[in-house]
Formats: sequence, C-alpha cells, structure tokens
Amino acid sequence: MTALDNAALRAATGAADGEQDRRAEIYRSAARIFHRKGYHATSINDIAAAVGLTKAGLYYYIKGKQDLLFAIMGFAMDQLDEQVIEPARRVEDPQTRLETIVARHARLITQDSSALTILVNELEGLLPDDRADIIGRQRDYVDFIADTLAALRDEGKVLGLDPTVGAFSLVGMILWISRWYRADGRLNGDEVVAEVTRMAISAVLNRSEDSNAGNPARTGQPAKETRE
Amino acid sequence: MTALDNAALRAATGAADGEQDRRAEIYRSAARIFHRKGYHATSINDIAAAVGLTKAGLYYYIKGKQDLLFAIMGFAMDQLDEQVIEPARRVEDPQTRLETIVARHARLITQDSSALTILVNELEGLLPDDRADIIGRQRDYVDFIADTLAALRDEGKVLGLDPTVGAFSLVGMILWISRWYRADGRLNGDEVVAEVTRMAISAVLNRSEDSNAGNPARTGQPAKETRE
DNA sequence: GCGAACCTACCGGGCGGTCGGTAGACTACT
DNA sequence: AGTAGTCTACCGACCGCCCGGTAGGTTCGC
Repeated sequence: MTALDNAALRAATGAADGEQDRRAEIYRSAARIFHRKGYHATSINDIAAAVGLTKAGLYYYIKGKQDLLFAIMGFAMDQLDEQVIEPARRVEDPQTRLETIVARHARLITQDSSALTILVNELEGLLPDDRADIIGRQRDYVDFIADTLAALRDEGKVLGLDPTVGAFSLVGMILWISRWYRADGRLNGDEVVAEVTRMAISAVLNRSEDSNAGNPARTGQPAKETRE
Repeated sequence: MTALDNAALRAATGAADGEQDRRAEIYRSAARIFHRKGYHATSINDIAAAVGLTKAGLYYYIKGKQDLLFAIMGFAMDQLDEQVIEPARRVEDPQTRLETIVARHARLITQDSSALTILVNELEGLLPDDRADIIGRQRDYVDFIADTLAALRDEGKVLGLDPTVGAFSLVGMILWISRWYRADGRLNGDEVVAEVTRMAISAVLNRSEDSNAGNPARTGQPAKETRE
C-alpha cells in the first residue's frame, strides 16, 4: 500500500485517473501543511478542510495519520534517490559527483521543500519500524556523500577532513535552505543553488594556507586536540 | 516574569535558594523533553512526571505550556548573545571574528543542544508576539554574520559570495550538528568544533581556481544564470 | 441496483488548565 | 509552652475541548 501511495504522490504533476489525482492532491496538501505547522500540530481536520472534504471523507483515501506521514517521507526519500543519488552515482569523478549531489539536492529543495523537509523534521512522529526504515535510507545517503569525500581525499584534493563530519555538514547546509529560501526573494532558485554549491565545494577542498583556521585556541577557549 | 524565568534558567548550574533551583530543574527538564520529542508531542504531564510532580503541582511554577517554551527560547537566545555574539563583537579582524562565531556557537551545541535546538525547531509553537520577538533576535544574529562576511569581501578575501546566503549556510551547518553529534561518538566535542570551524572558514574564503564549481550545467540540468 | 465517493453523528480518550483542598514549616501572640 | 494563624508547596479530581478514528448511512453516476 505504501508503494501505491508513493505512486500516487509521484503522479502529482501529471493528469491521471481521478482517484489517483485525488490521492496525490491529498498527499501534496498534507505535506504542505505538515511542513508549515508541523506534524503534531496538524489535525486530520486541517488536511480534510484543505482538500474540501470532511474528516470521514478523507479516511476513504488514507489509512491514518501516521501512514500519511510515512507515505510522504517515503516519497521524499524516493525523490532523493531518483533525482540526486542515482544521477550522482553515474558520475565517476568525485569532485563532479559531489557537485552533482549538492546542486541536485539543493535544487529539489528550492523547487518544493515540503516533503524533503518533513523527512528530516518529523521522524519522531513515525512508528518505530517506519522510523528505522527512513533512518536507514538517510544513513545510506550520508554514507554516499562521505564515500565521495573519502575518494576526494584519496585524490589529494582534501586534507585533514573527516569524511563523516564533512558529509553531515554539507547536508546541514543544504537542508537549511528550506528555512530561509523564498521563491519571491532577492535571489532565484538557480542563483541560490549555484551559490550553495560553490560554498559546499569550497568547504571541503583543501587550502593549505588555511590549516590553522578554526583553531579554538584563537577564540579564547582551550583546545583539546584537533585531528591530523 | 520572563526575566525572572531566564534568571532561574541561568542559575541552573549553581546552588541557589531552593525555589529557583526547582524552577531551573523544571526548565532544564522541559528543554530536554521538548528537544527529544518535540514541543507539541510533549504533554504537561510528561514534564511534571520528569520532575516528580503532578500536573497541578507543576502549575505552581509555570504559567502555561507556551510560556514555558518562550522562556526556554529566550534563555537559548541569551546564551547565544552572551557566549557567541558579545565575545565575537569584540574581535576586530573579520576572519578571526568569523572563526570565533562558528567555534563558539558549535561548542555551545556540543555541550548542550537542547535549548538552542528548540530555539530553531519549535518557533511555530509560540504566540505571534513571542515568535516575532525571537525571530527578530535570530535575524540580528544572521545579519551579524552576514556583515562579517561582507567585511571579509571588502578585504578581498571573499569573491562572489552573497553574504546573506553565506551566513545562512554557515548557520545551517552549525545547527545541524545537534542532529548527528553524540558525546559518546568517535570524535569528541572539541574535535567536532575544530572540524566544523575549519570547514566553515574554508567555505567562504576565496579559491579562484574553483570559480566554476557548482555550475549547474555540469550536472546535466539547464542553468538559468549564476551571479557573477 | 450497485459500488464508488462521500457525509452526519458519534466514540473514547488525552489534552491544557483550574479548583478546592491540605500537610507541614514557620511565625506570633498569649 | 501552647496554640492559632499564615504561607509555601504541593495533590486529587475535575472541566471543556478537540483529537484520531469509526459506524452507518446517503448520493450519484453507471
């Protein structure tokens, strides 16, 4: 049934056979409202009203609130797989691959952040089994980035950077876009994507003359030991 | 009364006169639970039980759930002002100032992320007036970082970076730490702080030979126009 | 006349919050 | 020394509300 739901969500943009259209509209509305108010603060009534149904009418299409959340997250994860991970996996050069990951992920967020943001902010609303499923897929993604960073390190383009910390930091930078980017703002989506991608690449590529950057001793607090 | 509450929170570590101790314990417990389960998913009963009181007993100390949230966020913002912004404001060199900001903010998060994380994740739980207050203070912080980046640009150390996007990206990188850092993990807090600080500095400092990094054309998607 | 697509009406339960009380420490007066 | 009064720090019981979810229709196109 989740596969069905995801199929419905994926059909959101194209015209389909009515039932699937309605489902897609429900999922999209739910994702938007969950994104705006948060999962727990959103009632089934809110979603029903947003799609012009009563609560009972809505239950004709969904199994429950938690399933709705899981379906949205599964869809977001599918989006990430198809639009980011798969295309990037086909890129051999590590630096270009990293650029692909960051640019494509960032672009996804500037286009429609709802599902992808819910994916990271509402994990605790899931049932334990569902949560484990999503977290596992998220970990795979971070590992993929970390592996790319490790490959860059092996090429000598990165020195003294922990791949895991690097991967998490880049992900944080990307995900945060959904909190500040507005489509009607000063910069358009492409500009933001380009800017963030440039920062991400620059963040991991090595600059030997900056090796003491971030030494906590300079900030007036005692440093313990920095790696390498 | 908020000033009083914040004073109570700030006294959390030192022994005081009982009443304030109790208040501080309540705020700290609440912050921890809000952080773990989210504001809306946390009931007043959860907090009361965590401090060994009944719900009614808890209301002897607090005015309501929303006031509790606002007090915690106000405290977190005060922490940021005192531990990050004020010390950094006294640093004149822009690059050192930026290092101070990132290192101190990151350190705060590795030490105790509860309040600071609630600060950014539970804004929608506040009353409109309270939310406006907190958002205003957050905007001041981002502007402070953006100004520092603009100063770096004026020194010629940064080329073609939008200060606002840069500031948001760095903040995202820092805040995300609370999602992956574990005190009992492979790296200790100081190592993580140093690593993230180094990445942050490297992200904004200019590397002329990377000027084409992040060009979306390379990723197989059409580019509209990238700034500069 | 039959199933898909809805609705009205309702349920049990947990929520934030309040009320009236009270044990016990401490003070004040005799 | 005894006792009446007072105040702090709580508790049990309760309130009204809204929640997620359901039972049992009704409408309507085929």
